[in-house]
Amino acid sequence: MHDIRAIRENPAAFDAAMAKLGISDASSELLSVDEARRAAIQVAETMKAAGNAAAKEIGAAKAAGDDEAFNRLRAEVADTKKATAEQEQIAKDLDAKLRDLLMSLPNRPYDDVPEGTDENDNVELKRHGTPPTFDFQPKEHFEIKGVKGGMDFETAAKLSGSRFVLMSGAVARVHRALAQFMLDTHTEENGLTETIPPILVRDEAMYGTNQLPKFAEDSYQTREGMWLIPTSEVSLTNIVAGELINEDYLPRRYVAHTNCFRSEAGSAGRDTSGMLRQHQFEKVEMVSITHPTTSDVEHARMTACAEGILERLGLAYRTVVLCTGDMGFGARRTHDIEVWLPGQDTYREISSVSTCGDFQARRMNARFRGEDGKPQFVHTLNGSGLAVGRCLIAVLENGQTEDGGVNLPEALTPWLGGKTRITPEGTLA
RNA sequence: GGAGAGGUGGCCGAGUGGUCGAAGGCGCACGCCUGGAAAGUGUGUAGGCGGGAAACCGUCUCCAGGGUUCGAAUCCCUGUCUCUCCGCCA
Repeated sequence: MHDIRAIRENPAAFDAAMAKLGISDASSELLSVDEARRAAIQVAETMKAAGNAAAKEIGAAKAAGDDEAFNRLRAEVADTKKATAEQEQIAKDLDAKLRDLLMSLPNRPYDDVPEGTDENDNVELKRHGTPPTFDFQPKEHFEIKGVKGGMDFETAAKLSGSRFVLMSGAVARVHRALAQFMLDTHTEENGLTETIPPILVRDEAMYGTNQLPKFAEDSYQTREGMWLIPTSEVSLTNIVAGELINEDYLPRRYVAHTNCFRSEAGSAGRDTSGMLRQHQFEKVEMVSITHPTTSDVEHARMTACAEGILERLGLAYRTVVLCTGDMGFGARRTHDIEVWLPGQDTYREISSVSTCGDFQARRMNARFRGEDGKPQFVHTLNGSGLAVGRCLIAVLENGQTEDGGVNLPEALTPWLGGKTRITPEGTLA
C-alpha cells in the first residue's frame, strides 16, 4: 500500500513511477478523494469538538444543580448530534474509499529497475556455471527411464486431477533430500531461523502480502473461509503483522519448507507435461524483515543465499532482474534465478527474490521503533530458496546419463545415506 | 461438538458510569550516583488521523461493529479472537 502523504507531496514522481507500470495519471483520483476526505474530516471534527465542549458544560451544569441550563444544553446537543454522526460517516466512507484505492495499486519499482513490457526485457545480472553437454539427446525429467516409475501423473490424476504428481521411491527420496539440504544450508550457514508455519491462513494474512483483494482466484479457499497458502511468504511475512517491535529485533530472517497451493487459474495450457507447474508443490522459502536502510543489502544477500544452493548442486543458472512489466504486484525489485534445464534446452525460473520496501508493512501495519523513538514501517523481503520440485527437475535433467540413470550431485550425498545415483531401474545406488 | 472465562499501552497488569489516554510494574530514553559498571535513584515515555513552518491544537482509539446515556474502558446486543474444562481425535 502506498503512502498517501508521499503522493500528496510529490504526485509527479508517483505518476512517473506508476507510468512505468503502464498506469497513467494514477494520482489524480487518489488526490481528489484525499482532498474530499480531509475536508470532511475537518468539518466532522469541528462539529465533534463543539459537541464535546457542550457535553462538558452539561456536566458542569448538572454538578452545579442548574436544571435550566442543563435542560437547555441537552436540547442543543440533541439537535446537532445527528448531523455530526452523518458528517462522521461521510468522512469514514471517504477514508475507506481512499484505502481501497491505495490497496489495489501495485507497488512502485525502484529507479534501478529496467523498464520493459515482458520477460524479454528482463536484464541479466549474472550467469554461473556452464550448461552440461551430452553426447546423446537429453530428455525431459519425466521421460528419463530411471525416473518414470517414481513420478506418476496418471495415479495422481485419478486422485486429484491434472497438475498433480505422485512421487515414490528414489524420486521421492531425492525430493526430500533436496528440501532437507536446502533447509540445513539456510539454517546452519546462512543464519536463517527455521520455521514451521501454518499453511492455512485467514483473510488478513492474505491481504498483508497482497494476494487479496486482487488475486483471490489464484488461491484455494476452504469451506470455512481460510486460505491455503500459495507460498509461505504469506505465513512468514505476517509473523510481524500488527506488531510494533524493538529495533534491535531487526533483521529477522526466517526459512520454512512448506507445501504451496496454487490454482494456476491463468496458465491453462502452459507447462502441462511434467511436474514443472503443479497445483501443489513444495518450496523452501526465505523471508527477511529489515530496517529500511538495510533492505537493499538484504536483497542481495537473499539472492546469494538462493544462488548458493544451485552452486553447491553444481547447476548452471542465470540471474535476471525483472523489468517493470514482468514484476509482481508487491515488489519494488525482483531477482529471478533461472536454472538450466537440458531437457528444455533453456533456463527456467527456480527462484524469485523480491524486496517490497514498506509496501506490505503498511498493509500489515508492521512497525519498529526508530532512532528518534517514532514508529516506522519495516521493510519485507521474500525469496524462494528454492522451489523443491523444480530443483528436483533440474537435478534429474542435468544428471541424466545415456542409459536412463541419473548421477546425483555430490552435495546431496549426506542427505541420501551415501547414495549417489538413480539407476535406470529407478533405484538408489 | 458441549460448558465456561476473557481480550486494556512496546510488554505485564489495575481500573465496573464523569474528574481516565487510563494506576502500578517491566522495558526504553535522559540525568544523578560510580574510577567504570551493576545496584540504587530522579524525570520522561501510546498510537492513528486532521490542522500548523513549528510550538502546539483538535479528533479518534481500552478486540471490532452497533446500542443505552448529557457523558462509556466500565452497561446492553452482535461479531470476532484467545484461553480453560469435558468429549472426539493425529
